[in-house]
Amino acid sequence: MPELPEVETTRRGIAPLIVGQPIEDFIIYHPQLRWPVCQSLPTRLQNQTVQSCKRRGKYLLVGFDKGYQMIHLGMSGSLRHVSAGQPLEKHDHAEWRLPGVRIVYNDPRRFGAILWHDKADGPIEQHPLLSRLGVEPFSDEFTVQTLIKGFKNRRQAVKNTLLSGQIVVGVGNIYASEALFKAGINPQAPAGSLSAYRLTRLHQAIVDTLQAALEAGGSTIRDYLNATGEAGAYFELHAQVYDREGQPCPRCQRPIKRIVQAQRATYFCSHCQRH
DNA sequence: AAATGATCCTGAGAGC
DNA sequence: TGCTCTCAGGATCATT
Repeated sequence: MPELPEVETTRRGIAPLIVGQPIEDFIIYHPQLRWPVCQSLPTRLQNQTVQSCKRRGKYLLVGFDKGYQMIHLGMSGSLRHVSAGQPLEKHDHAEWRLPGVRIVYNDPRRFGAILWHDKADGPIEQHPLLSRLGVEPFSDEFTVQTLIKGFKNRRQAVKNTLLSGQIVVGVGNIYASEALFKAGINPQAPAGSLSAYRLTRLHQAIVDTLQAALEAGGSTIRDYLNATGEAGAYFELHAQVYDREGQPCPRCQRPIKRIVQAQRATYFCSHCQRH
């Protein structure tokens, strides 16, 4: 499941291959993703030079003169760099061809998306899918104050607030459990109930957790491939609580609990993580 | 307004 | 072995 570190790893993998190069062909094999891939995109992109390859939250933003391709990997999406003549695989839905380079979008569960944002419709930051996102966790904008202000008066469970991406982006289901464990905070605690001290710990835990995953090359559960088609490092092997129901807490040895919050599995230690 | 629930989809794993 | 069933998960949209 691509979370922010996986998306960033993908971005770093493909950016050097595509920036400054013209799109010779953009081919849609199967437009049925979360939203249908716009059928006029191949024509629109042909001979357009890739100006940039950025990321906002979990969206990859491939910049052109006239707009951006917005790519989301959903739950099971990946981009891989394939060589000429290499056959397609199951669930390959689209392909970019640049001089000497083929990038293929694969997504078994098709929760991902490939969209077009035209510059004529305004700055990319104001796109409806991006405009309400929280701050980037690796930017200077993300401080303890971000959490203090963002969580204020929220009665929602802190795990759900983190997952919403409205305060800080990039904390998906796996890393939410991990960061809260690291910070010693019960995932069910109302976001607005946490002291400044505890939010200081949470801020540090989020940065540390995402940074560690990024350095590991992006975590994965089972079906993530990085930009070169290599399997990512298996971060969950290093997970302290995620997917470890019943196993001993690394800190106190009591069994880790699994609960469901907003229809998502949460793993935590009820002894080490307090309200 | 804020919070929760349904929903898209496929593959893996469990259970029979 | 093979069938059926459940579950996982990001993020939007609908509903309470």
